[in-house]
Amino acid sequence: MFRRPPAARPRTRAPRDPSRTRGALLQAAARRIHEAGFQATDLDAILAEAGVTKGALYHHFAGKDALGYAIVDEVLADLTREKWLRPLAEADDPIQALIAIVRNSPLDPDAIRCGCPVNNLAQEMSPVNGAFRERIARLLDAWIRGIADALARGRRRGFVRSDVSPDDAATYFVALYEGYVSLAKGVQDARLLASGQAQMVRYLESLRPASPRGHGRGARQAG
Amino acid sequence: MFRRPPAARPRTRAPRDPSRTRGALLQAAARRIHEAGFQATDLDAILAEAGVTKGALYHHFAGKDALGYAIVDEVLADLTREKWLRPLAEADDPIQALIAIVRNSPLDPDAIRCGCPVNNLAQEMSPVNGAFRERIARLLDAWIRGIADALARGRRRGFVRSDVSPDDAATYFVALYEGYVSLAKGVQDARLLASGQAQMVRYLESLRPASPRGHGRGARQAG
DNA sequence: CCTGCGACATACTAATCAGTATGTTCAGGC
DNA sequence: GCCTGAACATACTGATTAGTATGTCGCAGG
Repeated sequence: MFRRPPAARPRTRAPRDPSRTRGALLQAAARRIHEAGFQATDLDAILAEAGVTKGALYHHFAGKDALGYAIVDEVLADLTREKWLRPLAEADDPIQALIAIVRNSPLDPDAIRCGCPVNNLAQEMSPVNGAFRERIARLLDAWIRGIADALARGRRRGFVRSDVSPDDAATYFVALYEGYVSLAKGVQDARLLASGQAQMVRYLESLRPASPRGHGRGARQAG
Repeated sequence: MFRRPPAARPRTRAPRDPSRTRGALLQAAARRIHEAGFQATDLDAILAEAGVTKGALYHHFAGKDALGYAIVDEVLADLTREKWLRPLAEADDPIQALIAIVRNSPLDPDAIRCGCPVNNLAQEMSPVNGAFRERIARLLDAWIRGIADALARGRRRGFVRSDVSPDDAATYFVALYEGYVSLAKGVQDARLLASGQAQMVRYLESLRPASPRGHGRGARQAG
């Protein structure tokens, strides 16, 4: 036997970084849960993908449920903020911003297969777990409210018809979006979601004032 | 020890009726799965609710998966037929029929909590099980096609605007419906679904010809 | 340089649950 | 009346998997 060097483990085994470990755990868990669902995802798969062991998981989280709660509160909340709330908050014209988001939504097979992570978790966990239900409800509410607020601001600025209810329109749009994503996942057909995007754009454009006639940017027909 | 009478078991233990047993199994399983999901439902709960034992289940079905397939092909297909396809096939005016279905959809807490059984199973099982995926896709396709066919017939008879695409409108409507049901389940609020029903009715009415002006039944404003 | 605690790793436990093996009952054909 | 197979019932097995117990490592403070 050779005398093994003091650091026998893989070279420079990455200096301790608790917050990085915690983040890797959250990201890995979110990925697997997005693909297979919360209950069907076993901890070992998460640990393998995160590259840590069970000790690390139970050091950072009280259990599988707590990990799930953190995913809702942190990962999914961040995704929602980055994809929806921030672009809407920064845009002048909410309709234009929403259309851009819809058009940029992915249509690749993985996206079709996995659907919307928020909706997935909501459908699976809301009926059976009160803690999940509350957190998911908060998240969905923030999502809808963010759109509603943007529509209300846009209405004041003349980008949105004055007879649309921001709350109703925001809820309607989110329902339509989630519905198309769910349907495309159910029938496993990207074309359905592609046509759905076109329909969503049509709906959004129907919220515009009839004919502002020279409101600066000419609403040119998108190809 | 007393000599026990020949029939010691509960009185008249119901004569053997295989198809009834099979049906009880299917109904019990469908109920539990609707409430808790397929993977989270354990066989013992199904057996308890059906009032039979594991031997009966494995006599009628090859396993848990086969039971799930049968639920899609039989229970959910029947539900879809009875709630959507038959009323649509029997109605002259598809829009009126769809509005009636929407208005009659339940709003009680259980319905809000559990959502749509078809969509639930689709979201849970489509990404992880090919056999489920195919069956669910067939079911969703039949549902959408049934609405599309009814809209096409209604268009020929003047009940539907001639510039609407039956396929697109049917898909749009189903997405909207599933989306509202999912959202209401996610935020656990019946009011959201109630307002959603009103919005769905609005959409359906927007499919009517501009002003048929005396088409027999006057389209009176619903209260 | 030692020490104590945070940050992990490893090995084990315990419970759940789908599936199976085997036994029992019933109903109809002969 | 018996006999065979369908229609169940019961008890068990095996595998998966969340959670735990315990050990080790490394950095910070004294």
